[in-house]
Amino acid sequence: MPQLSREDGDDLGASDELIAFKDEGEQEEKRNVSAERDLDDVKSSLVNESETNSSSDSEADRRPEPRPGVVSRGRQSQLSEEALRKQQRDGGVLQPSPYVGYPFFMFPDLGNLCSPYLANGALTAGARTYLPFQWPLLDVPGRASVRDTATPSHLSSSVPIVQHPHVSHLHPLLSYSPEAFSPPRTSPGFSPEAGKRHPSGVSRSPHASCYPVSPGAMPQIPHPLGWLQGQHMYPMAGGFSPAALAMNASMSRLHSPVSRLCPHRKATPETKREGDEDKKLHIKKPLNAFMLYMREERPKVVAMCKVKESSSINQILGQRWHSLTKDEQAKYYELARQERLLHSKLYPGWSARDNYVSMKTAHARHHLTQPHTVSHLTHTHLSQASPASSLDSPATPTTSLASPAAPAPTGHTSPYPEQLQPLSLTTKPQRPPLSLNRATITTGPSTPSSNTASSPPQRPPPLRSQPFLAPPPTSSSSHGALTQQLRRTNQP
DNA sequence: GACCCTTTGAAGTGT
DNA sequence: ACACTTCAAAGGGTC
Repeated sequence: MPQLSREDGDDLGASDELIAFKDEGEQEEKRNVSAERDLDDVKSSLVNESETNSSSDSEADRRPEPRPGVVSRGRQSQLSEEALRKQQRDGGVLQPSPYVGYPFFMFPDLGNLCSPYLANGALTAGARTYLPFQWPLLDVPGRASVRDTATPSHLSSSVPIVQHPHVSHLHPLLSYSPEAFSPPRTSPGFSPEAGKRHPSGVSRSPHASCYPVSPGAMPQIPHPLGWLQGQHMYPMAGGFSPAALAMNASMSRLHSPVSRLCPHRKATPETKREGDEDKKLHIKKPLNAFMLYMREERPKVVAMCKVKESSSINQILGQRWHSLTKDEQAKYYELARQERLLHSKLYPGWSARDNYVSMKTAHARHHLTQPHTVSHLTHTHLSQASPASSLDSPATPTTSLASPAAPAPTGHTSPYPEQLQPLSLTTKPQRPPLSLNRATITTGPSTPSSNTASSPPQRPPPLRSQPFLAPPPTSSSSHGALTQQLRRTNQP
């Protein structure tokens, strides 16, 4: 990973920033100047953070290579412990943690990870509000209870349950929010109702993204607070010892061989059998900024529109997302960043690849049947997935080939408020050609995607499909819709 | 009951 | 480096 200093950190993703959103109007652009500066700072802080992360979190741990089971699990634990010790030596424990808003997941090392972000005052106006106001403090067993969160050093010895001033809308956004622990709900991963809708067995509840832990694989650890009992989470609340983190690392290793075999594939008898295991072990991706925004805004839009169909709601939400100011969006990018950070801490060995379905199974199958060509990818896959499961049918949907976007609804009374018309009912500028995507519209030196990943991006022009507009059969159709349709069309 | 649709963003894969 | 693909949430609709 390139070493980027704070000074040049703004180059990170800077290319994106050169693209202004012209539809916002000049006034708003002026208003956003300061916000952009904040975003710059956020991005720089992300650079620093990534740097710190890579150095302190033993990047090698996250590399997919040593995935195979027990042996690497032991190593993972060892490395995680070492990383933690190192950070504690380096004084990371004393750093203020931006995770004060996220109770029960106070990682000492996270403070170190994020400290530049807070220390330099580079938060956006929205993000700055993460600075704590007090909730009741939660004493952590084995740690001194300090009732004062006024100084950062206290953060290391207790778990302050600090609620964000935006608590009404922010904590529901985070997967680790107090709300996610509310008593009536059980952990989505092993709720009896889990998997009711989703093949992966993961509940679609609003809190579904609380990362589950298999109850079989992990003893249930009662939370110090009674209302948390019954929640099967990694035992972060019980103390953030290296051992605890290492166990998490081990846990995530445990997931590898099974969970990488597809939560979403179609249910064949074989996949069903394995699906039972997947239900317990599947670790979901952390939510991105837009997903967090959707989770927050969906109820409002639903209430306003009297429409529950998610595809329509999502269209509206997509529009609204683009109409947000950079400042407002920055809030969600920041949340998403923290989600990713937290996720990476909870599941050090997890990779988004673990949840991939069709590509890897297709590859595995291909190379099982034609073992003479083994790419590095399939090599990895084959070494990690059992042959039987690798032969599972691909999970990609087999669908009708022509299900283009729904026809434009004509002559019906719109259930949408005027300002919330879905795209088909409003005059939205036609999306740019397919080739004009995120990568190509950027100017200046391109940056690695991994670097730009968490930067609050400049809002690109809408790239996705024009809903309800019958897409032309060829090039001008949207990226997502087109590729998905092509994909489906190519399915057997 | 499983999957589709629809959105944006993150991250993985392939060339 | 870049293009492409998959998945994350949601819930009504479809088969």
